[in-house]
Amino acid sequence: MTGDFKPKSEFLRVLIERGFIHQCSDFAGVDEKALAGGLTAYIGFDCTASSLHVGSMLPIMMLRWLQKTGGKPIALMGGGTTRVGDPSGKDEARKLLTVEQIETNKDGIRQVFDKFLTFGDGASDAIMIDNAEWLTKLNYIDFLRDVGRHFSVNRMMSMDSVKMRLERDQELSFIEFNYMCLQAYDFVEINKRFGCTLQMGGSDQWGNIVTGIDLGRRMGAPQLYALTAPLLTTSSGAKMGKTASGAVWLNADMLSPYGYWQFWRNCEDGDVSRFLKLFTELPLDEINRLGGLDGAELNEAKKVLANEATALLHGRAAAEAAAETARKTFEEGVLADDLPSVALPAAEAIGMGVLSAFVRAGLVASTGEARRQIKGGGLRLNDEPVMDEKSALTAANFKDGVAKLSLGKKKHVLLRAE
RNA sequence: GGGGGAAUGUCCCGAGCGGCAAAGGGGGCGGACUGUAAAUCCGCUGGCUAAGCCUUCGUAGGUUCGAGUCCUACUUCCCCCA
Repeated sequence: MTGDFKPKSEFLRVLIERGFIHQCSDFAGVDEKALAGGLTAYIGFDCTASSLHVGSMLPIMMLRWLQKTGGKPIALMGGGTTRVGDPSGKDEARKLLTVEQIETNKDGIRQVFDKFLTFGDGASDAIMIDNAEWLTKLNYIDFLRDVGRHFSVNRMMSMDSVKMRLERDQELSFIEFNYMCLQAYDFVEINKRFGCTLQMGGSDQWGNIVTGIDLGRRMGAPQLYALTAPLLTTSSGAKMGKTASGAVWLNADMLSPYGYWQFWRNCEDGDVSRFLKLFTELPLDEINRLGGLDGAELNEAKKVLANEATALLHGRAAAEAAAETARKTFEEGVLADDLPSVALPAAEAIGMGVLSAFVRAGLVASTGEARRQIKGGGLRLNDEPVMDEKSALTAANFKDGVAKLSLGKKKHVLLRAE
């Protein structure tokens, strides 16, 4: 997509080299801005959950690179748009989030940004803003007069996202239709307030961003630019960010650093060097060396990936601890102390049926599932396969008050009797 | 306004002459093989105090020994005519 464009700015050079770019409305234009210094760019984030997940890492890294190369990143929280509720889920009309929930979510998300960006009042300090600030103050009539008249329904109908829905006879509510207008307006408003001229986002945002550029032109804003990142899939085509145990959250209270480390460690072979470029800051020649490893040696590259990615999010110490836990658990088969653990009173723990023990550990959802897993040989107690579903935990199972319960080869939980 | 369809296992898609815990797929989980990878093969994929019991097919009633299946009303969605 970048063609043979030769960027002069460090910002674009890094993004292109590392594979962050899917499409850009005007490479030369963005390059010039970045070179002149003081390039300000923003990316919009949903605040429907109290944490972002790995899917958001790509845009976050783009903002980080922007800051590192001298630009000013803006993280836009969709507090205003979230308030309308996204009706794209087709069955039950999704519950609207309350203002307080949105605020709580913003706080959770803010914690992640603090780790990747430097916030403050300086020229290249990052800022976080919420579109509720201007969207909620909009007056419908004024909005129609000043902004709405610039939108052509004909054009909106021809946009891929809309066309697809119509072709498939899928619901497309008026609200959703209006999202485009609000998002486009955001761009213009942010330009007015912060002199921001570039919006970045996932490739699915292309249409919205370009609509914003168009609106800016009609409303007399300076030239605006769009830059999108590729949609991330694993090399076998699956969507990224979902794994075994659900979404890969960025906040530590929703997914431990160890779990996060494991996510990267378990990536597919074909993804390693791509991920190293996108999610770590290792120099490219180092990445090329790692990516060139063959077969089993590639596991070393995966460890580097896991270490670096985890260090960026949770800090170097947490990353090393996770690596150490993994090493003990997988390479030595020794019991590592900081595997995820569940504590319960000794009186209750000893004599507890294996089935409920695994349920308590959170490894299986029900005793029924535990039974099935036992039949399939998937449950282990202190590394010994559980054969009898009627057996119970004994004092002997707790070495130093700790019993290790495992589901499959990768998921381990320590049961602590206290 | 009139006429005709549709809603199924709490991840999704989808079959289902009145005997149904309900076909098949995708996804997910587990096992084997490996390298904590991919591919491949195999098993599982409502709950429980488990040879039994309980809860599930849009909602509420009804017919029946027995209803996902038939009847009535309602809700939501789609299509055709006006």
